[in-house]
Amino acid sequence: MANVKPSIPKGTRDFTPTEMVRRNYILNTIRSIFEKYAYLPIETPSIENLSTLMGKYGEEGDRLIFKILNSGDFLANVDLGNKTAQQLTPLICEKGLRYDLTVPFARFIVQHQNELIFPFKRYQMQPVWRADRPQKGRYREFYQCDIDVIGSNSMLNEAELIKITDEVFNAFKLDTVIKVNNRKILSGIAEIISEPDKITTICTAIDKLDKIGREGVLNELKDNGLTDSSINKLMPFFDFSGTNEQKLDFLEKMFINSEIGRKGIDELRSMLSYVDALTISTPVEIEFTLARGLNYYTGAIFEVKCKQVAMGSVAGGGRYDDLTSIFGLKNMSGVGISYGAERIYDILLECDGFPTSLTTPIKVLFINFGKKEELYALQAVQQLRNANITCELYPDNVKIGKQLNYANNKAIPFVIMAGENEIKENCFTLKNMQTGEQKKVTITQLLEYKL
RNA sequence: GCGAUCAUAGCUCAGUUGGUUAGAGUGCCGGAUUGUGGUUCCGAAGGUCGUGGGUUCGACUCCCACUGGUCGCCCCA
Repeated sequence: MANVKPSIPKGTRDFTPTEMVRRNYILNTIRSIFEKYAYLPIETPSIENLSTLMGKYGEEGDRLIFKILNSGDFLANVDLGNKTAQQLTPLICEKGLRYDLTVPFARFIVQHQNELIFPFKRYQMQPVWRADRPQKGRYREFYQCDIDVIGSNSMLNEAELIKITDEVFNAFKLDTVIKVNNRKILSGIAEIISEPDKITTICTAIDKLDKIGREGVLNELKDNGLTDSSINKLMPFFDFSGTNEQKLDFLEKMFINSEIGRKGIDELRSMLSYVDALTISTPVEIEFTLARGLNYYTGAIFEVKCKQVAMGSVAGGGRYDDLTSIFGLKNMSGVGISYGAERIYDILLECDGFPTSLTTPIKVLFINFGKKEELYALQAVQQLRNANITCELYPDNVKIGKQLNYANNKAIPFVIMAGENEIKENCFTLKNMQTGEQKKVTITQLLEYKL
């Protein structure tokens, strides 16, 4: 067989044991917080019907969904004609890899509505796939940690998600800021500058404010057909700064003629009053220019940025009033937030934030001295394992130096040697690999020893 | 989908205006040291210089194409 050069697809990664220990630490930390707040786990398949996924993430999103070629003779009954790739895709692919966890969740809700208890609080930590061009902090396969409450309109849910976010990033000792806004405020802005139809354009443009600057945003708005007078009316929103309270007061004056805008203010006020009651240490800042690209958001929107490291957001979410209606279930408002496990990993790595205790879980290595000694060692191995001490016996009778080196490389703190002498005396030689100190102990002493 | 940049030993990287047999560090293997490692010393193995073409007496080096990595744009965790 020809030699195959080992490689994995662009934007995907292998994880070594060291990396997995750290990833599990992140996922376990997040999971335990989710569970403390009474969220329950679900899982959904990696692949969904393409009809479930398409059209939910905007045009760009559709392009970034990995599509799966139909099995068998996928060209049977397909008239190739002069079709473009886009026209051909739905004819030869009916499944795709999930793009996020929120849309499959909406599908799940509708499909299982009779078995679930509402309001339904769920968490879900699974990989998602995007056919994006990989770059810093961006992969084609990555884990999202989603948490959502569906079937409740209360702002208590928004506040709870903010509290959970606070707790999650405190657990990782990361210095973050939670940016909040409300889609209704953005609708209000679009309304009072008399461009209510251009809401999406306005959102995506002003979302880039801190990236391309004010000039860039203005140019983009102009390119997308906004009139100069509309853009002029938009200017005050960019300029205003102050406390959350000052921002809300400012908006209140601006929104005298916008009912939807005033609704947005009410929601934000209500949400923030709950937040105040929850004692949150992370700063929560209103930012009118926060928009977020996903077009299913209708109310609150959140985004979490890490102040220590320049990278995209580490979490994002919002309220969606109508996501389940495309699957046939109306009046089912939900709100959720998604934490990016990979980005948290990259940030912790960059700022040396992993706990030092995250080393190998292996406590003891038994040195292999030969056939007879193996059997002697194995009995002790069993007893240590029964006492819940992680240990292993080196499988081959090779030179001691090599076996000790193996312990060093795996950062195993203790080594046990049991050869002819020890068998005679019915004991074990326990060696501390850090200090080099070693002493003879009985099996009872071994089990009592703090390993 | 668009752009920039890079590709030499398992890993990190040198390699002169284009010139004989492509180097170092580290790791791996063996030995000094057959029941004692992380230090030291000695030795050995390891390369189609990303792939394919072109220029040249001669290419790791120059040119073109492709592939892959990284980083930006779009979009996003």
